[in-house]
Amino acid sequence: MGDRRQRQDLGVLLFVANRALEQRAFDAVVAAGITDITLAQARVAARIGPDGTRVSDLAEQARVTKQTAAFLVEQLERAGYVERVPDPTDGRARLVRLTAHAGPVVRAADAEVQRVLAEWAEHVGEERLDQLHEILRDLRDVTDPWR
Amino acid sequence: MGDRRQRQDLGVLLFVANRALEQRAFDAVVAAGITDITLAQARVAARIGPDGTRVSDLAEQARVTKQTAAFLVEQLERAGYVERVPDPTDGRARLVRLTAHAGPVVRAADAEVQRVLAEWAEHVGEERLDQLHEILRDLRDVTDPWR
DNA sequence: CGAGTTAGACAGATTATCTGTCTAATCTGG
DNA sequence: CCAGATTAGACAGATAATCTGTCTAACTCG
Repeated sequence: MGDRRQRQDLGVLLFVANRALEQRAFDAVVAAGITDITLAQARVAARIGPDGTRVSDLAEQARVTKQTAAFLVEQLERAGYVERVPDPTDGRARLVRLTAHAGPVVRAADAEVQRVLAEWAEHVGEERLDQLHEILRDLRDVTDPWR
Repeated sequence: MGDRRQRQDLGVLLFVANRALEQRAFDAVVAAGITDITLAQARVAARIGPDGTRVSDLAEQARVTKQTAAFLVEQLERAGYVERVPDPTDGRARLVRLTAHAGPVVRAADAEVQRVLAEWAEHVGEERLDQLHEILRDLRDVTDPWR
């Protein structure tokens, strides 16, 4: 018994962990002197793939509407962090890509994520952090209908 | 090698899992006919304890400012889902409590969370779902400076 | 080719969120 | 027990994020 009740807070735990990581990464970007970007913009930018990603896909992955994603991409474009190029495989679509100007942002964020993960591993052990990763990866089949 | 790169997406995995659970719970509430509540409001409401919780604490737990939390609580109060009573132990504070009117919402959400967790257990196994819970709980020491 | 679908743009409205300031109540050290 | 520091929350104002709805151009498939 108690099992059910205990698990009720899994949502909170997921939220807290996610938010802590996100906040640390964002704070590191700000600490690196980049202040013309917001958290919501960063969330979307973080999902841009190496070869560019469509606005629709960004919207799906960030769980916002196309309109919202398009709005945020527009801000990022205006600030010079991304560019939109025609998708050669689909005349309707445009690929959003990171520009060279985004390099420092990406590096600052990635470095901080590494640091946070190191702290987490320090706290719960490498092995269990790996387990966490694996379980969540498996869970993705159920939690992420899209990809 | 590869280890680092692999783990980079832990943030995404946490996000996806959290969002899936949250969305399912919220959709269930809407499906139960409760449509005068928003996701942001529900997020705050979900953190109200059985004996009431202060706005400041709700703000901390939901990771928003006091002002934002107060605003959302105000909407909830207006819709009759919560009430604010003076905190007997602190003259400055007021406790936000769920009203009887919130009962159906809580039940609908809780029931759906149970269902989702059952699906997750189905997919990755009871044991691993327990592991996930434990690891995240341990991690909370590091990810949740407050509580 | 034609019906249905998809990508994204455009317009308009609402909601969520923040910074800043203020008052009242509480806590703390002398 | 008082003065300064802190905390809870209210109030005001501004901005950012997000949604629903509609439209056009481009793709897909039978």
